[in-house]
Order: sequence, then structure tokens, then C-alpha cells
Amino acid sequence: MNERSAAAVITLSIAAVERDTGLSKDTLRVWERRYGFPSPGRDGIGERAYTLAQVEKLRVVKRLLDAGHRPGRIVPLPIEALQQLTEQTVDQPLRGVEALLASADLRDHLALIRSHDVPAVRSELARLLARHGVARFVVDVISPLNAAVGDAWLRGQMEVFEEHTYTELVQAVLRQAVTGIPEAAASGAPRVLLSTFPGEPHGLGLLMAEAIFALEGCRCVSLGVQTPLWDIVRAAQAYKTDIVALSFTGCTNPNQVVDSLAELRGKLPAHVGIWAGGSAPVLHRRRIDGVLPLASFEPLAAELQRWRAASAVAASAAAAKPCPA
Amino acid sequence: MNERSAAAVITLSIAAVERDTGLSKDTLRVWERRYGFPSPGRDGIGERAYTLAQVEKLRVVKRLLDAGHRPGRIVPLPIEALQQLTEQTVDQPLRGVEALLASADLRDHLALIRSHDVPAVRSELARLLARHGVARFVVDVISPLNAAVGDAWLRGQMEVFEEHTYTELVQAVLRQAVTGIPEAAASGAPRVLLSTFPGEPHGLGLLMAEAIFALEGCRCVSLGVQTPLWDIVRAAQAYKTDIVALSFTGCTNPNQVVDSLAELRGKLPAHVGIWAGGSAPVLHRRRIDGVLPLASFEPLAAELQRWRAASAVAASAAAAKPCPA
DNA sequence: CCGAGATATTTGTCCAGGACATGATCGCCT
DNA sequence: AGGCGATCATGTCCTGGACAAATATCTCGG
Repeated sequence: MNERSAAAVITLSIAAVERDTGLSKDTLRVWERRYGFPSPGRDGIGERAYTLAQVEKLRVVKRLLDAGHRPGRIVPLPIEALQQLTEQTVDQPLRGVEALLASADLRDHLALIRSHDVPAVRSELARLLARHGVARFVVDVISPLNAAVGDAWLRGQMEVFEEHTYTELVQAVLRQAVTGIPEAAASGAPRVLLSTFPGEPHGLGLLMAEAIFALEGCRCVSLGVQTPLWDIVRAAQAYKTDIVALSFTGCTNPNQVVDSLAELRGKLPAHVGIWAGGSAPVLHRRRIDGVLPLASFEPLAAELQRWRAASAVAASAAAAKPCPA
Repeated sequence: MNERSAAAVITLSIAAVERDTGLSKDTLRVWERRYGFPSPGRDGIGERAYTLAQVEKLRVVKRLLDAGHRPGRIVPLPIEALQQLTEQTVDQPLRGVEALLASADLRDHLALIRSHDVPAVRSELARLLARHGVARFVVDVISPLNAAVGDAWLRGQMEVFEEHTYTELVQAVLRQAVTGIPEAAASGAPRVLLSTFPGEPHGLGLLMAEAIFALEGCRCVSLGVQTPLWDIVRAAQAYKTDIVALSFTGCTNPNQVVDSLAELRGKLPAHVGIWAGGSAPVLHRRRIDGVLPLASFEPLAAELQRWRAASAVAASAAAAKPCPA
């Protein structure tokens, strides 16, 4: 149930590990049975008690899984081998020219975050926002910085509280930026509803998307994170939404993501678009009918333009044939 | 796994029902065993297949559960009785004088939220902020409004998505307000660290507290919600924190709150204050050594003054005896 | 050597039924 | 009335088995 920290050794219950790793209780138990890892000790009442080291390895495994590896091959491996494997596979795509160009800046920013000088980070973020403008700030600064922070955190090079502070500061800056974008004129501006599904607690991507959508002249309503599927549907009705935008990170269960999106598609009217973005790999591996996957923020403007064009056509068609029942 | 829609009858798998209702698979199975509801049919492979009617009843049950009813009493009831019960759950508990006094304004605001006119709510909040100033806005407007919204939700008079929208809008306004408060001068300003414990997902109280602290000339660092205990300690070290401010709402386990606060007290140096606020009743029922409970925002300024005085004394003492190891 | 189809293996989720810690309720006694 | 054990209600965990879907491997004709 709760964390049982006897004296010095901190252990986590299976529910806590499920929360922290995104691996279901069933999966954790079956891995233990099949691969011998994780093999948690037992607490006073005979329930599994996972150590922090085990959770850490589980997180690395999770990431390798997302990168396409299979559990049977990697779960039994020692942590060092996994880390080596991570360098080889996960970082591969990130070794692009852009990454090299940006890496100097990124390194500086990470160092600044790690220096614990909060006002400095705050003003640096504000400076970058002012310098690049909202769109480029989101796409070129925050997006890679998020990836870098996530990566550093996974490797244990960044403390949880540093990541929390970073997230909070970025959120503050972004929210201010979003508030500063004037509301779009009423006519013809698409109405966008933003949220995440239950189980997805990260809201930064949502805020970034809101900024971009608002810049592109959309009328945005955000529900924040973790809105039950049914309530997203109700909200879309109430706000006469044109596009439902959802954000996903790697910490969600891939099967649930696909199932939920399919179910949402079934519950929403066909004319309401579903746009799904974020770093969850499953979005781009499996296609879902009637859901537009967005690998990054770049294609968003183009897709919106396409949407506007399609919507104009639909509107004129509707005008020609007034009552389509 | 995924939805198995045979021909006309749409049914949901147990995982889908877990997503849609928030009731765990274990709970669903054990209810079936004990109360005979829900008793789903089986699909082609022998797995539970829940009907939409069952899911709907489960949702009503969940709401009543959140409102304080007990499963054994309500789960076996037919859906009509449950709906009647939802309407009966009205008013009884919160008929305070304060509620009556403020009710006119509050009712208007609630009605506005329920009208689904997001820009109107947004500008109304901005207007109230400008009119009252940050402090009074937080204390006299948002605080009671939060209570009213929570109450309305409990009674089923407010949809989940309406509550989400409200929270998001208030957060945006508050964050803008906080950003607008100039950073306190370095010397003598207490450093305040704000967060919530794991299991407490509500961040509005935190933001309200941050606003008040900043107004009172503190240097604030927020970690956002759900920071593990140990990381709060690390953050307090890294940021040389004077006061750790924590927020609690009713949705947390009272025992865990007390345990965690006691543990945090043990892990933090004695000169770091722990201030705990929020609507969780346990805070004011049980005293915890070395933790300052705050029932509302009103006494905060006075407590800060006291803290400054005490700190000045300590500083002069330290100056007299320079190296206290 | 390659690609399509058949076969084998892997993997996540489901199931049943039992256990138990925890928290609420109730009845008893002062 | 009010404090306090005894009892009941409830959610979560446990074990170990099963199986469908996804993925890998093999086979064989071109």
C-alpha cells in the first residue's frame, strides 16, 4: 500500500512501481516469473517491495522497449549492458546535425538548471522567449530541452526535484506566452480542445501545443491533464469543438493509448478531428483510423491550413444543400 | 484487449471499463463476486464483456462513492434509485452562514462556468483580479469559488470537464498574477519551497499560496505537484530553503498525510519550517510536532512576520557566535 | 539469393479464488 | 452521552494457470 521505509532502505509497493514505470502490475509479476527480474523482496505482510535500483533498471528497460527491443532479450541483462544498449539504439536518431548544432546550447542550459539558480533559469527562459518569439521558442528551444531533460533524468544525471523545477519554470513562461496571444477572431477560427487521457500526467506538451494553436489563430480551450474519455466527448459537444488535440508521452501504456483513441474516435462525430502528438512511440508505429498523428510541431501549421481548406469546402457544400439532416 | 463489437451490441472489455470508470480491474471483479453487479456477459474467448448500461450505472456509483456513500449499500441498487440518491445528496452538509452570504456572487460565477462560455469566464476572472488585487482575489474570490466548485461536483451538479476547464482558467490567471509580482530583494527575504506529496494531484492551492508568499516578499520556488518526500528534502538543501509549504486537499489519505509530514520533519533540519495548508480536515484535527498547520490564507502574513522576527533573532545570535559548525 | 507462407515462440492481459490490512460501523459499558 | 473493543466492509495484493495477438524463425519455390 504505502511506502514502507523501515530505516534506511526505501522500497516501493507494486502499485507505486506501476505508477512510476508505466508497467502494469500483471506485467511486473509475469516478468518476475519468467525472467527472474525484477525479483523484489517482501515487506512485513508478504507483499512485493521493489528497491530504487530495480525501479531504475525498469525505467531503462521501458525505454529500450519503446525503442523496439523485446523484453525476453533485455530484461535479464545487467544494467550496464542496458545502458550501453541505450547509447547504441535510443540516441541514434538524436545524433543528427541539428542535435550537434544545438548541443552546445543544450549543455549550457542543462548546466544552468543543475546549478540550482532558479532566478537565472527563469530569466534565461524569458530571454530566449523574447529573442526567438513564441513559435521558435517552443519548437527550437523547449522541445529539444525537454528531450534533453528527460534523457538526463533517465540516466540519473538529473534529480527529480531539478526536473520538477524545470517543468514548473517552463510552464510558467509558456503560460504567460499563451496568455499574451490575442484571442482569434470568432469567424472561421477552428475551436481546439486540448487534454490528455487518464494516466498521462504530463501537461507541458499540451501547453506547447496550445501556444502553437493559438498562434495559428485557433480558439483554444484546455482541460488540463487526465480527462476521462467520456468527459472529453462532453466537452467537445459543449464547446462545439472542431479539433481535439491530445498529448502523449512515453510513460503511458501503448495498448491503452491505441484503444482509447479508437474509442474516442467512435464516440466523437466524424467532423471533429482528433490530433495526437507527443513523444509516445506507439503513435507513429500503429495507425489509427480517423486520428492524425503528429510527430512534432512543425507539420501543425500545414495541417491546420489543410483543415481550414477542407472546412471551407464543407461549409460551402452545406450552404448549397442547407439541411443535411 | 480491444473493443469487441459483435454486431449491434457494443460491449467493453474490463480494461476499457477501468479506463472509463476509474474503478480498478480488481475492484470490478470483486464487486461482481460480492454484490453480483456488474455481471457482464462473456465474449467469444471467455472474457468479461460489459454493456454500456452497466458502465453507465458504474459511473453513477462512482460519483456516489466519491460523495461518501459505501459500495455495499449502493451497488446492488437499481439505477433509478441511484439517480434519485444523487439528487438527494444535496445541500445538507454545507449550509454555513458564509455560504449564504457569498451565495449570490458564487451562484452567478457557477452559472457562468456552466454556460460554457470560456472567454466570458476568462475575462470575468481577469476583471475580478484587477478589481480586488492579487491577495483579495485569491482569498475572497478563488478560495470560496474552489469550495463551491468542489461541492457542486460532489453533488453531480457540475460535469468533470467543467471542473477541469475552471481549474485550467484559474491556473492561467493566477500564474500570470504570480509572474507579475516582482522578485523580492535578496537580503532577508525567506526562501519558500512549494510542493505537494505524491498522491495529491491538485496544484491550484499551491499556486494560490505562491501568490500570497510572493506578495509578502518571499522568494518562491515551486516544484509542482507530487514530489517524492526525499526529493523535497534534496530540493530544500539545494535551494537553501527556509520554509517548505505543502498543500493538501481532501482526496488524500489522512494517515499518509500525517506519516509523511512526520517523516519529512525528521529529514529536514530543524531551522527549516514546514507549513501545511489546504482543505484536508486531518491537518487541523491532528497536531504534528514541528509542522505549522494553516487553515486558510489569512494567518499567513502574520506567521511570516513572526518567522522574520524569529529569524532576525537567530541571525544576530549567529553573528555573535560566528561558526555554529 | 529472395520473398511468401507456415510454424514456433514470445508476450501482455485475463481469470479464479483466496487472503488480509485498513477503516468504518455498531453495540456495550461506564 | 461518550469512549472503546468487536465486527464487518472493502480494496488491493497474492498465486499460478491460460490464451490470443504479435513477432520471429523456418521452409521452399522462384
